[in-house]
Amino acid sequence: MPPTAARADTRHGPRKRAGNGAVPRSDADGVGLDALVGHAGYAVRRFQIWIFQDFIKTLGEVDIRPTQYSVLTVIGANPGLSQMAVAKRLGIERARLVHLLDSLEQRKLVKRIKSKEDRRSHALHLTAQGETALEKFKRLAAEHERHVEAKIGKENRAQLLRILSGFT
Amino acid sequence: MPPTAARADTRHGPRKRAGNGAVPRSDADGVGLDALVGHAGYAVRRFQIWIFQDFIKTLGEVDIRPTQYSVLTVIGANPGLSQMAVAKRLGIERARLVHLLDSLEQRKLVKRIKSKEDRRSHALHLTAQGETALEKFKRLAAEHERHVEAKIGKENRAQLLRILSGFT
DNA sequence: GCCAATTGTTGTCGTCAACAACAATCTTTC
DNA sequence: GAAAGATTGTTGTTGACGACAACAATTGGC
Repeated sequence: MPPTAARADTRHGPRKRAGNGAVPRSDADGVGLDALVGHAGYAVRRFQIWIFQDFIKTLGEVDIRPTQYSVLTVIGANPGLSQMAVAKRLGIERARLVHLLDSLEQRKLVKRIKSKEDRRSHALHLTAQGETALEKFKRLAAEHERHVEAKIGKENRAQLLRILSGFT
Repeated sequence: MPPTAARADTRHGPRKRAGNGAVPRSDADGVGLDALVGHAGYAVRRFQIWIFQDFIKTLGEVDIRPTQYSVLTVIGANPGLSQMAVAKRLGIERARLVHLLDSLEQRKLVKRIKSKEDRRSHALHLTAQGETALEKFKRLAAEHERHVEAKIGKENRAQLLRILSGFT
């Protein structure tokens, strides 16, 4: 968020401090965030909203959302996985994956093949159409990643990936 | 990601590569993430899920969720703000803030006071009960923040806040 | 004074996490 | 080998959340 000229805000009452003598942090609108500054979760939430919106917009022409993209890449890199394995790997519930796969299967990008070894489970594969489509998705995702670099800087993006590598 | 011994996974079909000749990255389950590794959005999403779950658990005894906490701290640091100002500052919709405030007002933590200057808007204040409650919430939130430090390291957390400071 | 904009509110829609229940199917155990 | 328990995919519900659209009351520009 670039700094902007201060405008009149809609505050009604007088500015008052909570109790300690610290100077309140304020943004361009004059609204202080107080304890929120210094909370990793708040910064991460705001960043995640921005990054997802850019991803959705950048891959808007092919109508692929972040979760769909993650499912496709995992299946593409590991053909034959069961739904349970994909769900566990991506940290999504198997109940949620059912709907995701329903959608992707309708679009002829993925197919569920009944497993011979375990007749409860399905082996997941990309269709031929899904393979070529995924190549395009990856190009668009790379473009999105360049937007991230442009936003926070190449060095910072690399550091971010390093810091959070334990969560992937 | 440290290399780990591969275990038997639930894959049904044979491992196959997409198209390029790269070696697939794999986790402890032997399930490769392929293109997902190197995507900032994926790492951030996983981290955000972890951090929110820890926040919710750490503040579970007082039943305060991250968004509620952010609303309370902003009002506490800027008494008299209108709903519009709070919503804009936190990046939430004013329609969503209505329900959040309904809940917080029922719990006697916040009060809406009809403004004299602009009779469309409400001046938001913490109740006396809300002030003391927020102090406790802040202590618990600080405890949560120590969990984050323990998870990713003190240095990394500081770098993260620096990198993402533009989004708060 | 009139028209446009703003504020709070209500409502709908879609995404997503968290559960719970269920049938079909494996696996363990006796 | 049969009974008991666990797993897989599926369906459904609940609640938090973002995005939109409409509305009445009120304000401000002109």
